[in-house]
Amino acid sequence: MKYTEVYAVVRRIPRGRVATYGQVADLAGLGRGARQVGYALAGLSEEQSEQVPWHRVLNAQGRVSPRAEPVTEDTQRGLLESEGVQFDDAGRASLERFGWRPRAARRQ
DNA sequence: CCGGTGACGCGCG
DNA sequence: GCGCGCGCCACCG
Repeated sequence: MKYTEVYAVVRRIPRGRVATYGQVADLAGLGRGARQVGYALAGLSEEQSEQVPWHRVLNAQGRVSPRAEPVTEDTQRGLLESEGVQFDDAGRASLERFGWRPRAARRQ
């Protein structure tokens, strides 16, 4: 696969926490390649999905990013809620409360 | 090569 | 706090 680094970063996101596309891009060394992160996750096969917690990645506003197929958005939100992440009336999760804050020094 | 297209982000008003 | 416009960047026809 092509985006190994991206998947490696996403695998580090703990259950019940979320990261943003920009954050993942940065940690994966893609700089301002936030869009590439979305592209990488969109290309995950079903098998890979079981090993990469793609649902823990939200946009900078703490919202599930809109897709071509809206049903997958519900799936993502459902998975997050099942692990404790809460969404407000506007469909936003507080990055303040649920955002993943890895420590650079200890790499997590 | 060129232009269109995203699971994006940020600065402005 | 919100929408909008624009910048970004890999992909694809």
